[in-house]
Amino acid sequence: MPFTLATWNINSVRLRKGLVAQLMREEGPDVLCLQECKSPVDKIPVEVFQELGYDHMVANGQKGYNGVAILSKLPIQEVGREDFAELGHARHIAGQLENGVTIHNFYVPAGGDKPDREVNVKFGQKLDYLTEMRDWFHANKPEKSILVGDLNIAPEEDDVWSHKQLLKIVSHTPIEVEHLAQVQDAADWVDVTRRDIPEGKLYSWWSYRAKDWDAADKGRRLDHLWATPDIAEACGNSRILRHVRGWEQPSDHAPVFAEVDL
DNA sequence: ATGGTCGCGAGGCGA
Repeated sequence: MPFTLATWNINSVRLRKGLVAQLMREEGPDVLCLQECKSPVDKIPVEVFQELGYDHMVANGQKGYNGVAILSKLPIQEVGREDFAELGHARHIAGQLENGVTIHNFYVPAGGDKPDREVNVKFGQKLDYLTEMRDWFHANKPEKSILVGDLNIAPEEDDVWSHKQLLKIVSHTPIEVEHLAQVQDAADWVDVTRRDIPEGKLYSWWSYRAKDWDAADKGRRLDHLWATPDIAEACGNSRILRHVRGWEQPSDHAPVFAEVDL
C-alpha cells in the first residue's frame, strides 16, 4: 500500500495548529513529521489532528524549545529516541509503521552564528550531534528506513541562493557539509528529494527577516527526506510546497513531501 | 559590518 510522507518545521505546533490542519486537509499526507513543536507532548493539540483522521502520534517534546512529533493516519509505534551530544534536547523520535518502515524524525541543532567551535559552543554542539548521528547509524544499520527533518544544513551549491556568499555562513560551511555527508554515508542514505528534483535551485526555508521572501528568494534547503537503499526505489514524487511559506502567519519552512510505494 | 523578524513567555534566548 502506497503512502505519502511529509516533513515540516512548524515553529510552534500550538500557534500554528490551524496551518497543520490546513496542510492535512489540502494534502492529506498519511504521515506528517513536525519539528520545532516548542511544546511539551501533553500540550500538543492532538484533538485537532484526530478530527482529520490523524489518530496516531509519537512525539518527543519539551517546553518552549525544539520538539519533534510524527502525526499519522496509520498506526505507528515508537521505536526510539536519542539525545545525541547529550544536550538534553527533544530533537529525535523514531517510529515504525505496520508495513515495517521505520521513520527517523530529526531536528539538528542550528549551530549559532559563528562557524567556529572555539568561540561558539553551539557550533561545536552541532558538529558533535552530527558525529554522534553518524556513529549511531554505523552501530545500528537501518533497513527499510526513512530519515526526515530539519537538518539545518544545505549541502549542495544549488541548495542555497548564493554558494559563494554562504560559504562562511552557518548551514553551508564546508565542515558542516562534510559532517552531514558522513551521516549520509553511514547508512548509504539516498537524498530522495534531490534524486527526484536534480536540477536547479531548491529551497525549503526562507528567513522571516527578508522584507519580501518570495521576491528576494534567498532560500536554503535545510529540510531533508532520505531513504535507505532497500526502499529508495519505492520512494518518489518528491515535492516542496513553496506556497505554504506564503500562508497567513507562516512557518519560515515549507513542507517537503514524498510518496512511498512498497 | 550590521540589522533585519519571529516564538516563547515575560526579559532575553534561540533561530
